Amino acid sequence: MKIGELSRATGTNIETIRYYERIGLLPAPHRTAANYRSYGDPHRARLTFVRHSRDLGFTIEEIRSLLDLSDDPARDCSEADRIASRHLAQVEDKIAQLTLLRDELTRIVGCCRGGVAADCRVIEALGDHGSCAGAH
Amino acid sequence: MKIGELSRATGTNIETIRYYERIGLLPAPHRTAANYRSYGDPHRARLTFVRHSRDLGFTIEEIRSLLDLSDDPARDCSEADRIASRHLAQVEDKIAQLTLLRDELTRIVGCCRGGVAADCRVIEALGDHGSCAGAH
DNA sequence: ATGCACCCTGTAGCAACTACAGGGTCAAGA
DNA sequence: TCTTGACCCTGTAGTTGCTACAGGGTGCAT
Ligand SMILES: [Zn+2]
Ligand SMILES: [Zn+2]
Ligand SMILES: [Zn+2]
Ligand SMILES: [Zn+2]
Repeated sequence: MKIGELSRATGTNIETIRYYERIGLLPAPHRTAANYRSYGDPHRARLTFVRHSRDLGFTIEEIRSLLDLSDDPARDCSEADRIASRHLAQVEDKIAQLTLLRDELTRIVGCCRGGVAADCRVIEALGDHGSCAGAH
Repeated sequence: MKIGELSRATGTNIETIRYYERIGLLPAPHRTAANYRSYGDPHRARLTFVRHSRDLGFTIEEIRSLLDLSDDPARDCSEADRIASRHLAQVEDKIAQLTLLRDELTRIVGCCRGGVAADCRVIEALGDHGSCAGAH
């Protein structure tokens, strides 16, 4: 399959596929006589894995480790579990942090009663963390 | 005040202050005879505004608009409200999206029973969105 | 005079792509 | 046969918001 087909099959931008090859996340495929990349099913499966992991928020380096692991089926899988658990913890941290942010923003946005910039409570609140309710 | 003092006063990296000047977010300050930057209180207030807004997640371009607005005290403040409301909506979207992610990751992480990579449910789940419970 | 803390400019690096510029290849239609 | 258009190639530069040098100058104390 040519790169355009792989792109459509996996919902991945062509430039992104070439980028993944360049950084060594995907193996270089065979080339046709015209120097076109030619992919098979294992390539498609690997790219699907990468895209799904990216959609779940894993970094490229985490995905690299996960792929190394799945390339070596006899290895103990605890590292995969560790990577995923750590990522889950990071997502939870991020949610907590954004929730604080949301509360503070809700408070700030609610302060505006209209009028000129000189009297705007929103602009005032942005210049003064002292008026914030919580840490963020 | 020299750049080091401004840095300490606002909790901003020196390189970041110079970066803000370079991109036109902070005005170029006066220079001493030795070509050192020399800041006054208005600079400090402006940088405080910028840092607080960044801490609240506003982009540089949003902050630029907000500063433009506060530089022109007679203008109607509805744009500030619009920018802040839109940002709040984005934060809420992000929270919703991360919550879906968290649920999916919790499910995936819980699948691992230990063993070898070939049998790992975590690795399997990462390669197959079909096994996901929701959209993400 | 020499050490040290501080300041300057300019450039390059990070993550994870994305967007060209400038070219080659190939099948179908006029 | 010629040409149009869709596809492919490489290589480089842009995005966001910083951060980290390299290589130099300044100012004060010992
Ligand atoms: Zn207002
Ligand atoms: Zn605050
Ligand atoms: Zn496992
Ligand atoms: Zn999924």
